[in-house]
This record gives sequence, structure tokens and C-alpha cells, in this order.
Amino acid sequence: MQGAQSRTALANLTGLSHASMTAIMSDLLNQGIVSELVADRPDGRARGRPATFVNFSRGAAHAALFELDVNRARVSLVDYGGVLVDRVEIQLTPTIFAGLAPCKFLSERLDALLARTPAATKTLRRIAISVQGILERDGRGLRWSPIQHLAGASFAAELSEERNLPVTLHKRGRLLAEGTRWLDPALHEASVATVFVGSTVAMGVTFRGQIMGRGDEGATEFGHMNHVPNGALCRCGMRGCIEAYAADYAILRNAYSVPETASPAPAVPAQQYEMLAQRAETGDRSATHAFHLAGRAIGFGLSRMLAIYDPSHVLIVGPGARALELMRPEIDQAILGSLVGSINGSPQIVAHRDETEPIFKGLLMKTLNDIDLVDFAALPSSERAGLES
Amino acid sequence: MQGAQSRTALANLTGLSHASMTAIMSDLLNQGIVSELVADRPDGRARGRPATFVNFSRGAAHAALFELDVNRARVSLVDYGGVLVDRVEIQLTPTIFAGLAPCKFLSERLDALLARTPAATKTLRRIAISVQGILERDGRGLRWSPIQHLAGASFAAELSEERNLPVTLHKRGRLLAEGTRWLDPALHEASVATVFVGSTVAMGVTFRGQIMGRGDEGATEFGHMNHVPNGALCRCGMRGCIEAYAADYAILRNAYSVPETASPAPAVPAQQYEMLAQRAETGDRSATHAFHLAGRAIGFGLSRMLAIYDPSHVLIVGPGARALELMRPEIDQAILGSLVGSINGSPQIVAHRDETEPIFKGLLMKTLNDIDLVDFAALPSSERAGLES
DNA sequence: GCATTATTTTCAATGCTCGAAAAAACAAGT
DNA sequence: ACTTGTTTTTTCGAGCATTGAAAATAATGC
Repeated sequence: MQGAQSRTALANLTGLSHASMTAIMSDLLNQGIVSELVADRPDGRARGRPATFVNFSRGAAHAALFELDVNRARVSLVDYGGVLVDRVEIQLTPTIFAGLAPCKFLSERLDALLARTPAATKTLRRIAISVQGILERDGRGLRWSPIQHLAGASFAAELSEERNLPVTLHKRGRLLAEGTRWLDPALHEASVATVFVGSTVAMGVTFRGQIMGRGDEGATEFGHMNHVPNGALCRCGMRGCIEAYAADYAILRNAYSVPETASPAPAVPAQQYEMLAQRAETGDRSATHAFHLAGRAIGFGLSRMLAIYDPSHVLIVGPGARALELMRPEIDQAILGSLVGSINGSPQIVAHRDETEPIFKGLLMKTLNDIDLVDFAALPSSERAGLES
Repeated sequence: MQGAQSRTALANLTGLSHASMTAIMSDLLNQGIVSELVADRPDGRARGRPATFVNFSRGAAHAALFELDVNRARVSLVDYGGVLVDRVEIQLTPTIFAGLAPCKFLSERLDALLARTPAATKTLRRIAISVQGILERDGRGLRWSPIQHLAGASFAAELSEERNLPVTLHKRGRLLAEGTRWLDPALHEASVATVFVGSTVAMGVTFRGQIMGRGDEGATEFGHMNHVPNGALCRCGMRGCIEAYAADYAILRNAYSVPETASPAPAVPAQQYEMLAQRAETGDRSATHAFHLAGRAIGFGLSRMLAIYDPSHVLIVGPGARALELMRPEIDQAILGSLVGSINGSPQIVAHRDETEPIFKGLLMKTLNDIDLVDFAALPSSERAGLES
């Protein structure tokens, strides 16, 4: 659901009767979870009783959303209506968490935000953090992360203790899947594999609108699926991962014919990646070759995934989406060389430039949903039927 | 649920109250779907009112279950209680369906069974067929199959027309997953990857008790996941599939140093496979090597699957289960060489010798469930709550 | 002011589920 | 034979979400 809707529209949307909708909404109104507003009707129809829209009460709750990336952090304050209230963006250096406890870093940013919007302090209900890496089985800690000095520290638990608020950790790949689900209505109930290609390679998958993936994490380790046994050295320390051929550092390495066993660069500037893509587009042999190797790794990875899971859509997001056309021939070739690819054909693979939007949207929707299901869970279940979908 | 249960036991099992159970059961009794029988109490407790067990009425329906394999066909007549009434087994030659329409073959076997149990003719409600290969998206046809001359023929539709009964096609890998779920109570709600290794390589997966896999099929194409680009020739015509290294014909090919681009043998006798395993166990170098190559292929396949899906159990079934120990070192090595393997460790991989049992059990349970959900679906939904789990 | 139109609410009925109490069916002790 | 204890099963009244149909509401168009 997005934005304000009339009760009638909600009834059609959820399949419930008008009678039920009235009952549910009057409950939610009493609880202050939703509020009414007069509808302005932009459409021609002006006859009949005007609809009164209901929407989530923006002030009912707030959430702080952290997006931690290899070279960037972003903190957003959002309200229960899903509206972005305030946002701060910080460049990160690879060594930042060596000298600064992650919990402290997060706490200070949060204070800065709350200082600018004091009203949100009382209604702040949740803190959610997007991270890259492998989460603990219980989702409370981080086992491994490409963000240096971040894994191991139990910053989520510490922050939760300090603020006396629930703090949740989310794998970025999962949010990618959650976000694309919400951003494009056509994908909301589809089976989608969303592949991030950039500083890392990650994938989130949905099956008929449900987030899937390794266990509870709800994401895959696609970037660290083996591509070539004993192959190129990956940032994770293993060899032959897809990421070690398709991430920005791998393309850099291959474009300059650095041995593939050389240590990966800790971070690759965006303009350098862009320059390599341009060189490849203008025919530079070694740059082209690097992108071909990347396409081949992604293609075989997708082909292997297709043996297990059959998405209706494949989305490539992130900086690598810009270079999809450079990689596409190799991707297609790898997929068509497999049984399922040859029989069912290659799935539609489309690029979607901006990756920050789906990650933020995913984090937002997941967190609002958590507020509904966990924090407001005292209500009987039926009253939540209208909130979903 | 298995077999007869008292109402009290069912109430505990389903979480419903005794009152609801009485209401539901009296409905089902009236409809003739379940029947009562006096309980013999083998346990010590002899006090109190004796329980009257309820069970599915065996005579309420019958189903014919076909299991089609590369070299064998099996037809079973089962009743609504899940009891095997009659069974016929037929050896198949690779050319049988070249001269005989599959529909005719199935029809004649079914007539033979019904002639011996005429009472089942009236109550026969469903025909279900287990096949190997790739189904059409709608599940009504077969796009490709290792069983020669079977794909393409719309025998399921023809048989359905002829008998005026629903005929369903099931991918064998899916039934494998369904069957293991039912055979071991510990696996019923677990996340399991069941891998068949034998004349082909196939895999069915469950996630928390739900059958998963490529779309509706509910099975994977694990055997045709690429292992080595441009590698050994597979029966499917592609190159480098896992099956082309780990199926019986591949082991035969590698053990005798036949070039891996040589055409796969159409069928490998069981005793020849057994002999190769014995030779490997007694130290024969080329036989050992062949099983090592197979283990490596399966290991990398599992490692790649683990990047996407995270089962709590991995079961190896079929003839290849007998040779698991020959392959295990290579499997473990491949898994531990990946990021998830190194962090989470290798999942428990266990062998389960007999594969016919899970396939039959899966076909049986799926078909009985279809009878409940489709054929008996006129009943209000709540009456079916007790039948599940 | 009155007909028309669309949204929202009211109201009585339905259907599923439950807890508590009662009934049923048997074993064991007296 | 009768009572007591135990366990299963049924009955009964109540609760609750949901529904369809009808009524109420709030606008526009004439």
C-alpha cells in the first residue's frame, strides 16, 4: 500500500467487505495509528459522497535508518507515514572503525539527527541498520563484513541497550529484494532476483513476493558463490568467488593485468570505475576484457542459480548496472549454455541504475512493518489486515 | 499425520480445541471421508474412557501411482488410507516408447491393476505420474526427459481424456523432497536438500517443511547445473553439467578413461556400478579417480547452492549414496573452500540408501493431498484443518 | 429543492472457534 | 454390585471476525 486511500479502495484492495473496513479503521483511528484527511479528487469524478482518505498517522512513530556501506554511511529519520524527515550522509574511510567504536559512531549521528527534530525523540520506536556481510544465525550480530573492523563488535546490542529501543540488523541484499518489491508495482508479487554489482556483488531474491534466501537472512551469498575453483583472490579471503571477477576492484585488477592473486583494493573511486567503463565502450582491449570476465562470472553464477531457482525477472542494480551492456553477451552465452537456459531461454535481465533507492525503500518498509507487527502487536490480528499489501 | 489417531491426540496435534475437533470429525464422518475404529491400547494406560480412533476411510477413494524411470516402471494402486493395494513392476528398455505410445502403455498397466481389484474402479479418483526431466510451465506436459521418446507426447492429457480423471505429472526431484519430509519426522519441518545420485543427478529442496524449487515444479535442475564450462558431455546434450561427472554413466566413462566428450551410455546396469564402487574401495586408481571427480562435481554444486539456499540437512539418496564415503573428501573440500562453508561449516551430509521409498511416499502423500484439496474441496475449509500435518 | 451518485456506516446474521461443564466409558478398589 | 478415579468425547453458551443488505451521509447537477 502506498499513501492515503479511501476505505472503499482499501476494501477492494484487501478483499475485505466495507463493513469490516469501517470496523477496523475505527479501531485504528481510536488507537491513533491512522488518521483521516479530506480527499482532493484530481480525477474527473466529482459526483457522490467524497471519500475521506485514511493514512498512517505520521506522528505515531519514528524510526532511524542507518545504511552502512564500504565507503559511505547514511542516516535517515523517517516517520510512521514513511516520509523522510531528515537525512545525513557521511563519507567513510576504510579505517574509521579501527579507531571509533561502531556503536559510538551510530549513537552520535543519531543524536545529531534528533537534535534537529526534537519531537521525534519521544516517538522513536526503532533503529534499523543495513550492513553488508554475513549475519549471525540469530540476526543480532555480524560474522563477517567487507566493511573493515565492523564484524565482531556487537554494536547493535550495545545501541539497543543504550537507547532502550529495538535495534535490528539487515543484510543489504535482503533489503535490495524488499526494496525492488515496493518500488515497482509490477514486481511486487513477482519472482525477482535483484543483483547488486559494484564494490561488492550481492543478490536478494523474492519468490511470488516473498523474500527468500539463505535461512532467515533473506539474502544470498551470490557474490561469494564459487565461479572458478582456486581462481581469483576475493576480498573475503577465498578464491574464485564471483565477486573476485565482477566487483569494481576485480575489474580494476583485470583491466590493468594485475595478477588475479593480488590483494583486492580496499575501495575503488566511482570516477575510476566510470573511466574504465568508458574505455571499454570506446574499444580499449584490456578494459573490454575485464568487463567480459565480469560478465562471464555473473553469467555462470546466474546460470547456476537458474538450476535451483527460477525468477521471472533479473534486475542488475548499482554502479555495475551502467556497464550491463558490456557484460551482456557473456552473460547470455553462459546462460544459454545450460540445460534450463537452452530450454526456457534466458530470463529478462534489466538494469536499474540507482541502488540506493531500493536499499532505503527496503529498509524503510521492513522497519515500518516491524513496527506494525512487533511494536503494535498488542492489537488483535485482524486489525492489521488493512495495513499490508 | 500418520494412521489412526484419537480425537484428543488430533486436537493436541493441530492446536484446535476438543470441541472443534468433535464438530469437524462428525462432519467428516457424515461425508464418509473418515471412519472410526476401536482403539487397541498397546501402552500401559488402561484407565479412563477408551479412545475411539479416527482414520481416513480406506474405501473413500483410490489412486493409481506411476513411477517412470530410465530403466524401470512401477504402478501402484493405493487407497485413501494410504495403504498399498496392489503393485506391478516392469523393466523398461531405452526404446520402449519408440514403438508404443506412452498413453497406451500407462492405460494397459492400469487396466491390469484394476482387473485384479475391480472394487477400486468406481472409487479411482486420480492418476499421478512421477517422471524425470523438465516439465512445461503449466505442469501438464514434459519438455525434456532422459527417458527416451517420452518428452513431447502429451500422454497425461490423453490419459486424462480417456479415463475422465485428473492426471498429474510430478517431477521426480520434487517427490524426493516431499517423500523425505514424510519419512523422517525430524525432517518434516526442517530445511532439507535431498540429492539423488544414480542414473541421473537430481535434487529436491524443502524450506521449513515447504517444498521449494524452480517455480511450481518444486524441484531443481541440480544435475544440470554447470560444473565446468565447456566440460564433459551430458545426456542432456549440454556440456559440463554436474550429472556429466557424477551420474553412473559419467563414473563409468571416467573409470575407463573414455574421453569425456564421448556419448553417455544410455543405461548402466546396477551391478556394473556396484563393481566400480568395490574397485574404488579396494584402491583401484582409475575407479577412485572417477568417484573423486564425481565428489568434486557434487561438492562444488552444493557449495554453489549454499550461496543461495541454506539447508539444515543434506541427504544423498539412490545408488550413489552407497559411494558417498568415496566422494565425501572432495565434497567437503569444495564446500570448505567457499565463504559460507568456511564460516558456517559444512552441513551434515548423510546417505540414505533406498531412493524408491521416498519417491513413492512423496507421490502418495502429494496425491492424497490433491484428493483432499481438489476433489473434496466442496467442504468448508476448516474441515480440512485436521487432515494436514 | 430534488434526483443522482458514490462513500461510509449500521444492523442482524453467519460461521468458526473456544472454555467449561457434562456425559460417557472403562478400570480398580471396596 | 457399587463407588471412585481416570480419560475421552460431547454438549452448550459465548465470543469474535466477517459479511450482505439496507440505510445514512455528503456531495453534484438540474
